[in-house]
Amino acid sequence: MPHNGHRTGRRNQIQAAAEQLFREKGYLATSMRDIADEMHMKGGGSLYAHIKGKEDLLWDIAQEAVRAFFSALEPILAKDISPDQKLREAMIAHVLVITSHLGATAVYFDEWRHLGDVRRAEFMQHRERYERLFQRLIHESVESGALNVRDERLATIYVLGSLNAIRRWYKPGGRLSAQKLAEAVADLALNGLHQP
Amino acid sequence: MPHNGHRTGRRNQIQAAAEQLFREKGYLATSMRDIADEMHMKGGGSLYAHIKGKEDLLWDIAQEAVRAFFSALEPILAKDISPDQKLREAMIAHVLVITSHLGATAVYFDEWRHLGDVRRAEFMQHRERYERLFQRLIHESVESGALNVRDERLATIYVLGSLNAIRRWYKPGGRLSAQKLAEAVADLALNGLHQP
DNA sequence: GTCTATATAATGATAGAC
DNA sequence: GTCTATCATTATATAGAC
Repeated sequence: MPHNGHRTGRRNQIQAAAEQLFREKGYLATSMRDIADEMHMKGGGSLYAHIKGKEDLLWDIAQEAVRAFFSALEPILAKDISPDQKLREAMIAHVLVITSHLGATAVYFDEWRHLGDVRRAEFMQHRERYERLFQRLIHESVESGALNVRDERLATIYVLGSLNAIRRWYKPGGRLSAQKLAEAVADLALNGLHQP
Repeated sequence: MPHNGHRTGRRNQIQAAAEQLFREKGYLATSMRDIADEMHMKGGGSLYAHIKGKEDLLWDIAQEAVRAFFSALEPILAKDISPDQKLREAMIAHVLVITSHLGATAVYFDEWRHLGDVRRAEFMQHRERYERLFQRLIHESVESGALNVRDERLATIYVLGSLNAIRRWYKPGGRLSAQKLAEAVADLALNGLHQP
């Protein structure tokens, strides 16, 4: 019983192939035949035994990225540590989600605009909710006296933008481990918030 | 005499329309008919009296962005001020190029990958050359003792990535002027480089 | 320079044999 | 589930009238 909500092994392979192609070439530049090629299928038609359409792939990948970001953030928010410690851990976790989900986060950052209107609106709500959680961490860090920023909204946008940039140049297997890189980038962004 | 290197007024209007559409919808999602609509023409065919093809528009816009970035940076490099002063001015100028060329810089950051192989390679060389100029400014700032970073390469990538993020959320006519915003973002990024 | 009509290619998706 | 063949649509680009 295909495309009824169940997720077969084959279906996940297709989604993984789509992720990589969407990241490399972009959603619109990736044809169903491209995805079929990656699956060693001989024509795009075979894919429709597993999915309802191309946009469903985009949607599922976007949702996977949303899940990954929230799954990384929520346990940190629940910890019993100071707000600024939470903020630093959240920033590191955010970068690690990107480095470990390069395909899905490419959709999360760039390709989501090709979703249909309804899904795009729902997706944007998730992104905004995630952003507010970060802004709250910054707000609480300021209240606790650990952080001193003039404009909390600007600080939030700046921090997330700075962290997100890593997806443009990170390549697995580089001289720095993902963990070390995440810490380095998070500290660069965090230091920026400590005004001299 | 159309598309022979000369730039008529009409041709510039087309390029401006294409810039805006490429930014809003992306290069592939923008059809020649979309551009013609924006020009109040009744069919995509009329455009070909002014341009050779769609990719030429992308190329010219990419070159315009390259020119804008170098034109902003070079006079700062030629100034008789300290390296760290140059760096700060260069960062502010970089942000101002983005905020004042949102369409062209959208191509510079996102849509350039749809260029053909030859042009894409040439474009990447320009980008790398620009990045090296920034890295040199950071290197000289470290040498002069004004800056203290552990990893100059990482610092360069981080700073440019942080500045570039502004293009995702900047909207003209907001509560902060572009100049004030550029200074605020540049200082956030610059503070990050001053390790505690 | 713009219009209309059209050539050509590629795309997402479907149908039916196996 | 995968294959082949194919449909309908849309895209870039061209040709020729005005």
